Amino acid sequence: MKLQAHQGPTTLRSLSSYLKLSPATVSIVINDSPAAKAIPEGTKNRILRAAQKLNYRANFFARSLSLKRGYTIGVLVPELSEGYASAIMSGIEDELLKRGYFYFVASHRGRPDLIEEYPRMLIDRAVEGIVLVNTPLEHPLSVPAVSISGHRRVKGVVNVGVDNAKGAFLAMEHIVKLGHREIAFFKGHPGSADTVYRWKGVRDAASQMGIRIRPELTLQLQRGATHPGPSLPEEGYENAQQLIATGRRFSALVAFNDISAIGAVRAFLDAGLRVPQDISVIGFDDIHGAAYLTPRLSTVRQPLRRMGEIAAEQLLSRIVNGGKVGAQQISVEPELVIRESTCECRQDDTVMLSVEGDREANSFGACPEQRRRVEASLPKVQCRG
Amino acid sequence: MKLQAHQGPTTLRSLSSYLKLSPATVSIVINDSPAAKAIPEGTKNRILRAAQKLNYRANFFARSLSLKRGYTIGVLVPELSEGYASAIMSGIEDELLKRGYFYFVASHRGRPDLIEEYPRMLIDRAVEGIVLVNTPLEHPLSVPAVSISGHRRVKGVVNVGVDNAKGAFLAMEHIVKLGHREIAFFKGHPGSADTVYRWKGVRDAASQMGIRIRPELTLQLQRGATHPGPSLPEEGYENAQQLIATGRRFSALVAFNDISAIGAVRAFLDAGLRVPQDISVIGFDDIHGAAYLTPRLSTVRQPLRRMGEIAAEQLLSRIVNGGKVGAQQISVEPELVIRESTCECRQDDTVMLSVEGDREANSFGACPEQRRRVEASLPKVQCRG
DNA sequence: TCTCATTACTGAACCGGTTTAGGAGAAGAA
DNA sequence: TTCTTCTCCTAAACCGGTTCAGTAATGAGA
Repeated sequence: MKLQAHQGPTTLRSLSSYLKLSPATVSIVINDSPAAKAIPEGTKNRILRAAQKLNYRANFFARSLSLKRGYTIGVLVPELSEGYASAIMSGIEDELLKRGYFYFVASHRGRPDLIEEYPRMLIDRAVEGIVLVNTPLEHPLSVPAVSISGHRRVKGVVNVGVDNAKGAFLAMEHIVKLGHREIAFFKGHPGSADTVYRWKGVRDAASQMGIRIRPELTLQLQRGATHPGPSLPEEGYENAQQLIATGRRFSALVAFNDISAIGAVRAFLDAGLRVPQDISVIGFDDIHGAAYLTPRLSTVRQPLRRMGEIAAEQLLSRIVNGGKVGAQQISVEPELVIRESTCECRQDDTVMLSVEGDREANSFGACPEQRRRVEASLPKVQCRG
Repeated sequence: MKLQAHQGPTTLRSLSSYLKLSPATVSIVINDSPAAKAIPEGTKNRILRAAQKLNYRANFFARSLSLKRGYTIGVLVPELSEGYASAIMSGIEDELLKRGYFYFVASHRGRPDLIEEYPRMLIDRAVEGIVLVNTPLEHPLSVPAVSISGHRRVKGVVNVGVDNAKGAFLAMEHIVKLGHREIAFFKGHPGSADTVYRWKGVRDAASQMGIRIRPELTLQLQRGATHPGPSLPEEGYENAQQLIATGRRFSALVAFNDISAIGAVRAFLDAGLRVPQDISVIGFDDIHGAAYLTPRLSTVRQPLRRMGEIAAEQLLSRIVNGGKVGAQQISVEPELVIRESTCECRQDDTVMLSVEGDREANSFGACPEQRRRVEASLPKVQCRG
């Protein structure tokens, strides 16, 4: 009688009644479950063809309810519109989709209430795990979690981060090899793990290379107390102005990140100083756009995409292994990217910053000849356009 | 006997047996469904307290299966790691989370097979609607869809996009008001709707303002055939070199987008030309980072975040209204953003491009005095730092 | 005392899959 | 012929909610 009611999408039941088979059989064949060994090829094909013909698609909720799995994870980021989180997400996505997972994104914008609430909402949505990007975690979660550039070490949570010590070393080594001795520094925002480890790396490298770190030339970025929030170049701009105001000589700036480096470059230019001829500036991160600046920014690249991939891999393996943790911390290698904002220091050139420079001679090293000259003077370090 | 077995999370059944009530009653109270009017306050409180105490959380899949709704939508973007899509997503997210929705993201990287496959996968995941960002749609979908900067108009799909004609007009008006007459143009990639409408806007504005568009000074960005793919500044760089190679005079460039504008600025600088003093350059989009360049890029801002919000609003309203379409096209207002890459043209200054400029005099308008001078010379147009 | 309405709740179907234990029928063995 | 063994398939429980029709108990009204 009701063999084919008017119903909408094909269900397992409608498909099986069309085939004059039980739902069990059809389900078994369609999922190619172990029991399918007992079904002859002919029947299998008949089922598969009918499924195709009636465009049968298993209801996701019913399936997930039964399997108690939704193949979904949550990604919590501070801010989506910046390049940082989206580069990481891009890596996460690659790894996830490859394995049949999807992901929810939520951005908390540094708001503590949302940092508290979103993980709960995600878990209510039955995510099987959570990736925390640059986000502090207060309580342990009831699902596996992996953090990227985690602000604190939480028991049972794997942290994926760049090897900050190594990155800081690379930056310092580059600057020092170029002959710089009087170096200014931007430390990161207080309360972030990156700040601590990166700064330690700078100090270690400095002492190893015989460089003195002057407190007057060391400024801290101040945005936000426990959490960075969106970093802005303005911070770097103001800090650089402060640096200039000290009247102290320096020929290079090692900035905590690219954003502050960009602001600093701008401040130097506005003050009539040339970058890199008067002051070399090196950033950290290699954000999208660092290569388009004038001068193109020398920096230490964080392999953000790769970090996302690793985080996703880790999370998935913890999901299938029932949450067992391997390493607690996974470091990825930073990469020195030499562009145009750094060049060799002629020691005697180290500018006295209180002097108003000759503005007419302001030039950015953008002209090919100048660049060639700079490059030729650097025997070891490769200068890429 | 089995009042409280060892089970894991609290289910509706375990909660109701603990309360010695039926699951129906508990469900009614917890969801505050209409039938809850008939339940006395005392019982309600007892239920709510017990739910709290036992930390009851409704199983998402069971609930969705029953309601036939998952409060989830899908977002399809070409590329996540760029700033474009993530700015839009940020707006989408705002609107969605506010209304209790979450979203899946998938990026197809311009691959036709993925453009075909991902919508299906999303629909299999029971999304209630799809937002297509800058993505061509071949077949109509079985769920409501909204496109942003849609490449073609698909029946039943609302398209949200910037008013390209207006944006082009703003750019042209700005350039022409500054006195420029010999203007070069970058047209967008072929096959994109933005290209067509934006170019039409430029032509209309030009004819309205009595500006002649010279074919020799009009170049098309070439990446990808039917789809842009990730745009790169290299395209703009090469096009600008070509422009220079023509030997034709021009004092301004109106670029299709910021990325190509950035490349062009770089090419001009590398060729010993000053921006904006020798050539004014205006972009389109106002991508993240356009404000950090030297010179900071003048451009026409697309309110990407707002576009995301609107798309989400539209989609949700179509979901609740059962897919009825209101307007077929929604345009948002572009905004002229004047920074430093454009300045007034002194007609007689229009450079002869084949001449190798005086490189020592290369200067970028970065010095405050120069900027002041430029600003002072512009009576109508406000120059922002 | 009987009817009727109201109050406070419940039984059971339903959403649409998965899975396990088992059964009908045919073939082979005794 | 009867028992056993396969082969092929199914009944029914289950996942964990939502919801509708209905019912027992109480009180009011006639």
